[in-house]
Amino acid sequence: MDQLKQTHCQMITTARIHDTYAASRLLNFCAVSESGDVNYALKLFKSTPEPNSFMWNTLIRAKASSPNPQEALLLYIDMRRLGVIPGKHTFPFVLKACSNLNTIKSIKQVHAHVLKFGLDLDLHIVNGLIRGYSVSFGLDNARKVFDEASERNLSIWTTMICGYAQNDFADEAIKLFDYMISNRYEPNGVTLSSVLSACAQSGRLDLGRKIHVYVEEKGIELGVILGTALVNMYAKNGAIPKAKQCFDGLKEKNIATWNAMICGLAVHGHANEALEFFKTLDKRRMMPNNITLVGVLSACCHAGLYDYGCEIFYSMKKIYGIDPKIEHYGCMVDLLGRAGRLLEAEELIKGMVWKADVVVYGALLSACKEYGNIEVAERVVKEILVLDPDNHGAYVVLSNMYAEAGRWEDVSQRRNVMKEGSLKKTPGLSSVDDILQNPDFELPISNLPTNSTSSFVLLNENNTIPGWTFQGEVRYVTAGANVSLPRNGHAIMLGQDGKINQTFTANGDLIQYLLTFTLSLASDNCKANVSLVVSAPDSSAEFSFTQKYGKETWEVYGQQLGTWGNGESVNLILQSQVTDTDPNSTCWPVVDTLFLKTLGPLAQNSDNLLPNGGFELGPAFLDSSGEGVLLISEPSLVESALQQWTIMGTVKYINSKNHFIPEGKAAIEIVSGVSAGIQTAKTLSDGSNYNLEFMLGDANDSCSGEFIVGVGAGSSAQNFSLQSNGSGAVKKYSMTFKGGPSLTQITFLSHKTTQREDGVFCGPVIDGVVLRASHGHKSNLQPILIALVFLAILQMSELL
DNA sequence: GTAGGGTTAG
Repeated sequence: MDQLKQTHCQMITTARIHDTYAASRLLNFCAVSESGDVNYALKLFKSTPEPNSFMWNTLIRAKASSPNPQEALLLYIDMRRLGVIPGKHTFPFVLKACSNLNTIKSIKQVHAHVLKFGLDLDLHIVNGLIRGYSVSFGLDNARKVFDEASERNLSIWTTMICGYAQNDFADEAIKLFDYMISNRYEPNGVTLSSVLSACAQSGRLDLGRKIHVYVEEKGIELGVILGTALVNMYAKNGAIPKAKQCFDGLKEKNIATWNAMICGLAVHGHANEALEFFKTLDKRRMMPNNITLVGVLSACCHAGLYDYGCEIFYSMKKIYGIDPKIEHYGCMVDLLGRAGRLLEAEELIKGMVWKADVVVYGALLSACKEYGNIEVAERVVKEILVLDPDNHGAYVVLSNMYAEAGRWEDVSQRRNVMKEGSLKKTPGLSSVDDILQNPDFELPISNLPTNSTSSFVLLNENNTIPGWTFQGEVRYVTAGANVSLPRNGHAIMLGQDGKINQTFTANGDLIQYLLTFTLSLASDNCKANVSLVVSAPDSSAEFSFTQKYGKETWEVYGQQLGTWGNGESVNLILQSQVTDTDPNSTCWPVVDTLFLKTLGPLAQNSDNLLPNGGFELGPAFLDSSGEGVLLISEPSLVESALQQWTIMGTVKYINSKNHFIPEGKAAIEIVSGVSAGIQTAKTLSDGSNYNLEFMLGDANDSCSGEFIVGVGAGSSAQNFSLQSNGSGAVKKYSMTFKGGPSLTQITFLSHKTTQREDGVFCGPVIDGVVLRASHGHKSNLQPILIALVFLAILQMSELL
C-alpha cells in the first residue's frame, strides 16, 4: 500500500489520475489484493468523477466477500441509479453477495435484473444464480435454473450437487452426481468433496470408498478440503481405522479436519478417544472453534462425562474465546438431562440469551421421559407447542408418560385435545398420521404360538388381532423361510370369505384420506384368480396381480378412500374375493403395512392452470415402496388417488428417493403399456390459445427402449417420443392448442409396451405438466419471469 | 483490465 500511495501521488501531480483506465488499476489493487485496503479503494472511487463499470464491478466484488455483503447490493443500486449498465462481470459479484447474505433474501430481485439485461445465458451467472437460490431461496428454484440452463459445465453441476449436499438432501446430491456421470462429465476434487459429504450424511460408505479409489487412480490432489471430506466420510460411517489412516496421511490439516475426526469418534461411541484428539490440538497449535466444542461436548454426553463437560462449557469463553451458542446449550441440556438434573437443565434454558428451539426442548423432553418426570415434561411440551403447534411427537411422548404412570384420564384428555384440533393442520399440506391402529400387524395376535412351525395361524374368537375385527378365514402370517414380507415381521392373509375391518374417526375439516398398502399372494404358484377388495363408505376398489411391476414378490398400491369431515366415522374394510372358483386354491391375498395419508384443500398455483401438474400430491410412499406405488384404473377425477388426474390402465407413482424424477419429489411412470396413462380436464375459454408444457423422461430404472406418448389437448393431438436407455433422462416438450367449448381434456397415453430385462413392466415418465394461456407473441421469457421483473423493479424503486 | 464450484455442527 505504501508504494501504491506514492504512485497515486505521482498520478495526481501529473494529472494522470483523470485517466480512468489507469485509476481503475489502482482501485483494483486496493480492493482485491490481500495487502490492499478496501477503505482506500472506496476513497479513490469517490474521488473519481465518472467511474466506469470496471470500477463498480471491482468495488462490488470487494464488498461481496466482506463481512457486510449488503454493501455490495447497495453499491449495485447506486450503480443502477446513476445509469451505469451492469455487464456479465457485474452479476457474478452481486450474486456472490446474495449468497453471502444470511438474512436479506435478494436473489429473486437480482435474477429479475439478470433477465432484464439479457444475461441469463452466461454460465458464470447461471452458476451464481444456482448457488444463490441454493443458499437462500430454496433448492426447487435452484434446480429450475439448473434444468432450464441452455448449457452446463462442470462448475454448474458441482454447484447444484453441492446445493443438495449442503441442504441435507444427500440422496438427491448423489442421484444428481450419478446423472452427471451418465452424461460423461468427469468430476474433479471440488465435485467429489460435496459428494463425499453426501456419502457421510447418508451412510454411503460403498460410494465413498469408490470415490477414494477414483481420487487415487486419477491422481487428484488430496488437499485439505477434499482430505477433510474423505476423513469425515470414513469417520461418519464408522470406519474409524480408515479415517485415522487418511487423517495421518494428509499433508495439510485444518480445524475442520480435526473436527471431522473428533465428531466422528464422538458419534460412534469413542468418546475418550475424541477427547484425546481434542487435547492434542494444543500441541499442534491448532485453535478449536465452535464446532470442535460441539463435538467435545457431545462426546461428554455419550460417555456420561458430566464433570468434564461442565468444565469445558463454563470455561470455553475464557479459554478459547468462544461464546456458547445454542448448539452448545443443546449438548449441555442433554448432558444435564442424562444425569437426571432436569431442573438445572430447565434453568439453563431459561438463562440463555437465545430463544430456545425445538431441539433444545426435545433433549430435555427425552430426559424427562427417561426419568419419568411428568411435571417438567408438561412444561416442556407446552413450550414446544408454542414453537411448533404441529408437533405431534411431543404429545405422543407425554401421552405415553401418562400411560406409563397409569394416568389414563390424562391420556384420553390428551387424545381429545389432539382430536379437537388444537393441533391444527395447515391446509394444503399433507401429513402422514398414525390414524390406524396396528397398521402393520406387528402387534401380535393374542395367542401367537412361540415355537410354532406354521407361518399361517388361523384367527378365531380366542385368537384375535389388536385393532382389527375379522370374519371368515383370516390368518396371521409370520415371515420366514417360505413367506417373504415387505418388512419381514407379520401380515394378514385373507382366505375364504376372509375380511378384516377397522373404524377410525376423521379429524379436521374435509380431509381426503389416501391409503397405501402392500399386497402379495400366499403362494407364488397360483391357479385361482383371487383379488383383494378395499372399501370405505364412499369407495371401493379391487386389486389383483396381473403383471409384474416390480422386482419384489409383493406390490405396493395406493387408493383414495374418500373425504370426510371432523368426527365422521369411517369403516375401512379389506376382504378377499374369488373371481374364479377353485376349491383347492391356496392363492389368497396377503396385506401388510397399511399407511394413511391425509391431504388438505388443493392449493392453486398462479403460474399453472393445472393443479398438481407436477404430481406432487398423491398417496404416501412406504419405506418398502422402492419400486413405487401402483395406481390402478380410476376414471373419476374425484375418486382418484392422484389429485386432479384420472388413471387409465396402471401407472406407477414414483418418488425422487428411488427414481430419477424430472422435477420435484414425485412423478408418474406409465407402466401397463398401450393405452395406459393419465387424464385431466379443465374449463378453458373457447377458441383461445393455450400452451401445454410437460417433461417426458425415464425413471433411471433400467427401462430401455423407445417410449411413445400421445398427448391430447382439446382437439389437438401429437405424439412425442423418447429413446430411453433407462438411466434417467428427460426431455422438455410443449404444444399449443385451442380451448374447447366446455371442459377441455388433456391426456397423456402410452403407445407402446416396455419391459425391463427382468420382465418387469415399465414405461415413460411424465412430470411437470404446465398449462398456460398463450398470448400469441413468441417470447422465451416465461410470463412468471416477466411478472418477476416488474415486481423486482417495483421493489427496487422502493429501496431507492 | 474484472468471474464460478468444495470440508467440519446440538
